[in-house]
Amino acid sequence: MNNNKNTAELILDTAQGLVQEVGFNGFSYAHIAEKIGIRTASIHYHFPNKEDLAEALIARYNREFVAKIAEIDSETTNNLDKIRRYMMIFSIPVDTYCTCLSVMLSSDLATLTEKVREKLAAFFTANLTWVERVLEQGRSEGHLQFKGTAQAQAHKILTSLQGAQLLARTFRDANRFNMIAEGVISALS
Amino acid sequence: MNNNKNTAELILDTAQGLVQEVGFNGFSYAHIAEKIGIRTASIHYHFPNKEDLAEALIARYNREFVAKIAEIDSETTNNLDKIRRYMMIFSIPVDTYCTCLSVMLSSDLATLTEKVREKLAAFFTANLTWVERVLEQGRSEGHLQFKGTAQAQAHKILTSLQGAQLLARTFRDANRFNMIAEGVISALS
DNA sequence: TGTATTCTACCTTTTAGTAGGTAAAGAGTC
DNA sequence: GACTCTTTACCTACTAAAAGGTAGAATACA
Repeated sequence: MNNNKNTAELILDTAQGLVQEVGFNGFSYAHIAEKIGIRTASIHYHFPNKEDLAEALIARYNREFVAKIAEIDSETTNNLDKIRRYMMIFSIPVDTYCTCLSVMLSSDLATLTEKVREKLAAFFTANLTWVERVLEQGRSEGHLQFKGTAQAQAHKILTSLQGAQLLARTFRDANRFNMIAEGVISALS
Repeated sequence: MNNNKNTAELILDTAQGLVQEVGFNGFSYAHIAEKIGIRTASIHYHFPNKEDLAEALIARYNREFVAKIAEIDSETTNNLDKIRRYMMIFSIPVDTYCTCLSVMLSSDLATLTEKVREKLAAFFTANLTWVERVLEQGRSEGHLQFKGTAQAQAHKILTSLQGAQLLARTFRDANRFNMIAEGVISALS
């Protein structure tokens, strides 16, 4: 029960890195096993099949996201700063020319189960509701401005960040991401 | 030489559909072969290996894109209409909850060759330069407005359309895409 | 006749997974 | 404290199927 958690987490860490690099269909249990120096059978012990692994990955990702936005909320009240810090979450994978887990799973969606699709949709909903709330609050307090509904604006922000990751990776140029992120900020202020 | 072209095109059509649905690592030659009623060896005759297929796909995609924007340019001079028609290209795969070839290949980039990456980057550059030019022209003529450089704005438009496809597919809801597309248009006018 | 295209029949490697064994750690009993 | 008994976590060894590809024969076309 105690060492269990360590190996399982190690498997998830490695798997997440692989998904973000090569996609869910671009690696096998053998790749994970080799990276962490165990046998594939040991991975099957923790995650009987690859779908279990996908579910565990998105569940953990969701938990971590909720913790991160809670941290942002607790550390700043400035809504523009909140958006800035939110966008920084998306900039982390860009440095290694990867994309975040959710973008990769979205691409591979057709080969995953309905349960994974639902959890992924729930993750995006959590993103959108939070951004929407921050935008609405920022506008009502007068230091954020944008046209249209907060909902449409939140959708635009989330999707440009997702696309920005893909573009930066294709051009192998993190500046492409930064240009878009700065564009989002300057449009709001 | 004459029927060759037909089979090769049929293979490309089928492969493109599969890439857009399940990604480049989500299907095999056997899937293509079964769909069009030939043997896998016949596919190897036209495209010796899967990388050749990837290159042919992106090359054809690029050619078709160039033709499409030439058509748009020839049929309208209104720059907002041009953007509207450009965005319609992206909305086509959304109806079947797919994403365009370039988004899928971007995701699978790490498992593809450098040549494919370069061709994909060239495709995005063609997109960006065209959108940028339309935006610049529209602003100077006074019927388009946006903050910052046309370059940054073009990046934002392209990436939100890419992300919008992923989001619409995950939610299985084409309206998510439409909401974003309308947001782009209303922000410009 | 010759060339282009497609086929059958292989092959090797990888993938995803199962069966069953083992060493170590804990819990309960005497 | 030594004795089982069970659980946990990992292993070896195996399997069936699929992926990616080759060699060479058969067929169609010009």
